[in-house]
Formats: sequence, C-alpha cells, structure tokens
Amino acid sequence: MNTGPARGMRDFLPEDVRRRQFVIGVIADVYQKYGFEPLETPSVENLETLQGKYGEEGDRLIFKILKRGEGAETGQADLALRYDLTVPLARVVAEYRSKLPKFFKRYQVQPVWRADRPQKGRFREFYQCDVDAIGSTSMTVEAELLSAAADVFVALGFTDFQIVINHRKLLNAVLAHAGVPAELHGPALVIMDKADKIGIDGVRTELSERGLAPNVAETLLEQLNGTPPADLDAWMTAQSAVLNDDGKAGIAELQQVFTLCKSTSAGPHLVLDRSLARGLSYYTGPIFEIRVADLAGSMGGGGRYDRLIGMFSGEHIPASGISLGLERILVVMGERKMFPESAVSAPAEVMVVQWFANRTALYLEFATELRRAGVRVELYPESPSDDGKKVGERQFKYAAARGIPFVAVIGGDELANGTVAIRNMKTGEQQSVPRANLVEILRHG
RNA sequence: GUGGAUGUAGCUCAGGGGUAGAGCUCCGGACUGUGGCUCCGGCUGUCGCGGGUUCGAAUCCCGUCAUCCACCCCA
Repeated sequence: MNTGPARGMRDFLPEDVRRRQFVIGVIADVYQKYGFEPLETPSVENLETLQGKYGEEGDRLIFKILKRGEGAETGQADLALRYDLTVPLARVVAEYRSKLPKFFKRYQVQPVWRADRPQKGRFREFYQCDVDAIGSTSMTVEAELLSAAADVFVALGFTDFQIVINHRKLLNAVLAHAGVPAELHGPALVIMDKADKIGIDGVRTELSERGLAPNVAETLLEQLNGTPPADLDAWMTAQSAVLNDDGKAGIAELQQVFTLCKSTSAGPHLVLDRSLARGLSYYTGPIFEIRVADLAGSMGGGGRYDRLIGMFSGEHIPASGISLGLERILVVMGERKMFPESAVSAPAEVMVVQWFANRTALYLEFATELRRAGVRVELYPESPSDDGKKVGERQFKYAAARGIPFVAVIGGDELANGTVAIRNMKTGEQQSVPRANLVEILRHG
C-alpha cells in the first residue's frame, strides 16, 4: 500500500503547519489593517459556475467531480473543486449584493485545486491568499491593493521583490496599433510574455510561426520590449497620443496608479512591464504580478475584472483584486531560511519528568499547576514502571530531541523539601527552586 | 498534453552480471538522579512493480507506476 499523499497533494507535519500559520497570520494582519473582511466559501462549486471563466487552458485544469448515483456510470460531472478564489467571490457578490456594503473589501485564505502537473512551487492543492475590493472603478483601489501586498512582503522580510504592472486596454491598443489581427491578440500576447525565457529571437521565431508579418512582429517587439523608459511619465504621455481610445484610457489609469503608489509602500517596488499579459481571461484593466529573482513563476498576481460579476447577475459591478501564492512564498522563505525563531517554536516550554513509578498523579498535578499559570507543559507520557528502562536518560533524550527548552524533575530530594529541579536544556544549567517560585523563574529567568 | 532525470535500510546515498554496503537515525551497553561529546555492540531490505535475456539480474532489455525538474500554463 502506497502511504504517500495523492499526486500534487501534501501532508503538513507540525513544523510545516507552524510555518504556514506564521505566514498566514502576517498576511491576515496586514489585510485587516486595510479594512478587508474575512470570507470563506465552499471547496466545491457547481461546475457551470467555474466553466468559461478562466479561458481554454484554465477550463481544462478544473478538477471535476462525477455525478453521484447513475451519473457516475456515464462519467458526467456536475460539481468541481474551486479553481481560484476570485470566481467564487464574484458568485457571492452576485448572490448577496443587497446584504454586502456598497464597497465590499474582503480577504480570503483557502485552498484551491488545479489538475496541473506538479513542479517546483506548483501543486495540485495549494493555498491562495486573496484580497479584492468590489464596487469601485477608482484607481485608489489598485493603490491600496498593491500597498497591502507590498506590506505583506516587507513584513515577511523580503526586500528585493518587484511589483510588475501593465494594463489590458493598453495591451489591446498596442496590438491593434501594430497591426495584429484581432484573432491573434491572444497568441501574440502569450508569445510576448515569454520574452524573458526564450529571448527576443525566440519571440521573433514564434511570432512568424503564428503567421505574423515580419514588420508587424518588429513593431510589436519595439513596443512591448526593452527596459522601461527613464522618464516613464513622458513616455506614457507620448504613447497615449499615438494609441486608440482604449490605449489612452489604459495609460491614464497606469499613470494614476504610479502617482498614487508613490505615497505607499508599493511605490519603491512598482515597475511597468509592457509585455505582462497574464493568462486568465476575465481581466479588463490594470494587471499585476509579484516577482522575486529566484523563482521562475510569480509569488502573486491579479488585476481588475469589471465584467466578471456581471456574468452571474447581469449587472456589471467593478472589481479588482490580487492573489498571493502561499506555497511559493513558503518555498522561497524556506530556501532563504527566512523564518524567525518564533515561527518554528518548540511544542512546549517545559517537560515534566516522571521520576518515580506509580506517582503519575503527582506529576499530573504538577503539570496542571503550571498550565493553569499559563505555561505550555508537556508531561512525559510513561512512568518508569511502564517499561522498566532507566529513569532519566530516555526522558531527557526525548525532551532534547523535541527541542523543549526546560525539563522539570521532582525526585527524592525535591519531594522531601518541596522544590523542583529545573534544567535548561540549551546551557545544561540546573537549579533547585521552591515549587511555588517555578513559574516566576521560568518567566523571568 | 510534451521532454529529461531519479527510484537500493526509517533518512541521505554508494554499488552497473556471481545472492546487499556506508553515514546518520533507532535500540542496548560503557555511565543505577540527567540529554548533547566519545567509545563498544546490535536491529532493519520482496534493490519501485511486472515481464524478458542469462546457469545466474539490484546490475542488461522491454513495459509500467511513482517522485522530482523543465515546457505549456499558472499562485
């Protein structure tokens, strides 16, 4: 029997869970500081809720659930595991609109599932940490979302991350201006997006394979590639003059985001990337991605989706959001050894040794006394008579292996004069103290 | 869906036709109020699974499964 978890799924042992909870805690704290409220939705959605929202590739990766009963025979599916947290949010907004505030700001940290092939930092079950703001077309929303994301990474100890931004309307305008036929917009963007991986020549080759005329391809390359201009604002204004109305609108919004972000923690990290496209089909405005040099994929991404909620309710409600990839943050933090001591804390502050056989009640009472005083206490679960082994050695060894910093012993001497022997497992120092003073000494040394 | 690498002890890995090894872990002892250091002794394997070649396969061949990595796409 294979005892490993299913492909792309993982078990989280106590040390893993502590790290995950540490990062999730930081994220939730930051989001709450911005007034975002928590939301949870079911793991399973009706299949029709998810289908047709993510684009062709996304639809293919949805984990479907077979119909119960007779349906199982036919292989038909009517339910599916959620693919992201954005579409379920759109469904919730469409359903509960009248109960939700005019501007609904929510954060959500839950697992999502994708029938993808696992890879570094990529799993079939993984947590996303989403923040979204519903109900406003103002770029204030984007500035706050990016600022909150930047606060998260700073709080976790990152200094070298980039927040890359682009705009769907600008992209469409640039494609139109270069002479790319509408039906090739999608493929052309995908190819442009790979520039950092396959190089300029690779992009040139792939564009011509797709049937783009060489001069169109060259125009595109000039437009979308190369380092951002030194005077970004002047460049954007100049571009705006050349492009269609969509392009003008996109550039105006990007300029606003850059201006607004100057007064937030996102400012120093914000970079324009003219080739950033993003795969999900529901984006309509600014799009963003958070990157760090040592990871091929992104640590987070998002964008504005003003027409997604309308797919459920018929009424278009503007919305924008960003999703952080918990697993990828953990992968990078693990490689860089960025977890503070507090994130990998020991299971208990003190372990109580069972010195005498058949005196478990005494030790349990002692442990209870400490716990009532707020100390995290582990009681060694076996008394010496249980296995006939040497009393001290294995208990101390166990405490050391578990990384418990203090061991408390009540042996013959201690029992006689009402004291406790307390040993610091790190330094090896040991002292006998009155039992009543133990908590005080643990707290203040 | 495509390509590559790797599957041998609980863990990390060596061995590439003649019946299985090291280090660490674990257990016991040196050391019967106390871990870490040192020394001595000991346990552990369908060599991923199925088939083929061979007198003989962990080793060579075919298939298969799993894991990791890359592509696609994405968090």
